[in-house]
Amino acid sequence: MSKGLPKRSENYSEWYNELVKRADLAENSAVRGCMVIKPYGYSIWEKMQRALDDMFKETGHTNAYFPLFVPKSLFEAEEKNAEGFAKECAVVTHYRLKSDPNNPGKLIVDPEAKLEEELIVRPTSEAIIWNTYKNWVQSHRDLPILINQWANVVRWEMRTRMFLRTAEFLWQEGHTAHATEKEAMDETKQMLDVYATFVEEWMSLPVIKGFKSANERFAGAEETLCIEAMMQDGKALQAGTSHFLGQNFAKAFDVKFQNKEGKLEHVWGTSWGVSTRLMGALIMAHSDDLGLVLPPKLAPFQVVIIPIPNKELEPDAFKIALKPVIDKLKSFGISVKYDDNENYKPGWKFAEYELKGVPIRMAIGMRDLQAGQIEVARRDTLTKETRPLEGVASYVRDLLDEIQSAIYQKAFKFRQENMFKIDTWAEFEAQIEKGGFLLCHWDGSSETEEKIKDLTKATIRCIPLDAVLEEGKCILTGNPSTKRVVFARAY
RNA sequence: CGGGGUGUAGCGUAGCCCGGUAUCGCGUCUGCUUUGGGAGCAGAAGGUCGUCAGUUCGAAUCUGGCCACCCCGACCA
Repeated sequence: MSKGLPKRSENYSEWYNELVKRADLAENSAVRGCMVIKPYGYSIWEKMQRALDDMFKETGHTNAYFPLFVPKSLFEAEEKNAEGFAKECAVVTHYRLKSDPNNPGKLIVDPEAKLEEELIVRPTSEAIIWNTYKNWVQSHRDLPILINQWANVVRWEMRTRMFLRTAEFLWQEGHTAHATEKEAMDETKQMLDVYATFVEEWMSLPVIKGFKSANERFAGAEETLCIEAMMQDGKALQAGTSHFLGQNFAKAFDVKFQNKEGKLEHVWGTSWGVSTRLMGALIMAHSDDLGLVLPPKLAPFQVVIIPIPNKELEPDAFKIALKPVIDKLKSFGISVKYDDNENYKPGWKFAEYELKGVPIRMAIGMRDLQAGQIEVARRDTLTKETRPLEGVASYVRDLLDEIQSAIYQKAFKFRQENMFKIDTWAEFEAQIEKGGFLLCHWDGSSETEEKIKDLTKATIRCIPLDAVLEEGKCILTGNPSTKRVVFARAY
């Protein structure tokens, strides 16, 4: 392992790419745009999954699984949805290979094994799911349907980046069906809140909740709600979306129910998802030039203990002295790695665990051992202090909580310092180059948004739910506006 | 998909212009000494030079196709 990462200040995207690889989160694979998520990275994803899944269950959802493939005729049923995703679909056309008669040992696609109907590898599952719901819903008593699925999807992106945009990615997609518009809208908002809570409390990352503008809305949705987070380079990252689908999919797939009055109605739908992109957010939001900084709640292990060997000591001296501490930590539910591998020197381990973002490192040498103490170092602040072994476990437990909130506070402060109320176009153009979220008035038209995007690469990240009503003039056109929206360059 | 760049041992690289037995560092293996911030010494292993084709007596080097990755655009519900 060579020393040192690229500096964030010098090349942010190179820093990100290197960090993903060096911290053992993921690597590129033999397949274009598809990554291998390595064990250390996957452990973080599993912790995210666990927390989210618990939250979905608490809000009444259950998991199910639908097919990877969507017959083309189903895929095209909801026109806007189909059109929105058409350009990035992988399509299965054949079901068999055979030996190449002209090239021994090689295979060719058997031209006689052409599918009657092409299968689309799901870029999202609304089509196959709503087609299924059609058979599940007859009466208002069959509603609501509250289902989530953990799955992989494929979107054939032109340009990919590990975690942020890969051709295949892992996600969850919730798909719900309701009897009333209000119930569906409440569900849409509820799941946005679940996402916001998760990202803020588990990932220690503050988000802005809001509506997407029409330009940025999910294809096939009536309304898209989202949470937007700020990365350390001042760019925005969409961390999750929750869509109010209206009756669009119910109409496209003919999903009707008989209401209490005996009348037939189309059901109301929602869908919502977060993906492995959250990993990208986690990495970019907190990490520094030494490596990852992980919030304790998502770290694969929260504490690493490094004994510093000394020939004058009994080989098991550290293990014996530390056993009560480790047992105590484990009894608090804290995950601990005791690293007494003698192939690496302490300095190497310090650097390695900093790279991997382990929240707390404890180191103990002969001097400490004799004094009955241990060094406790925080990854987030890089500060160290020496604590008595007695009571150190509960100190560490509290410190983990403190780190969890300190990381949040740091990210929150950064975001506050990089959000600007902008009222003139000149200021807008100047500030967008420096990054950050620009709170501006906007006249509400797609044309204006498009023009601003062409001029500055900035898009409307969201129209905040808590936007204050105030008189103002559109940043570009000067037309009247009633509230500020968030403009930023985005991942 | 357009413009630019890169591809040589597990990783990072020199060599390429000007064709002739492949360089260095990290890592790995063995041994000894070490261990409080990426250890030292000694020895060793490890290569279809991205891939396919062409030119040539001879190709990492020249030519062309393809593939992958990186940067800048376009694209990204």
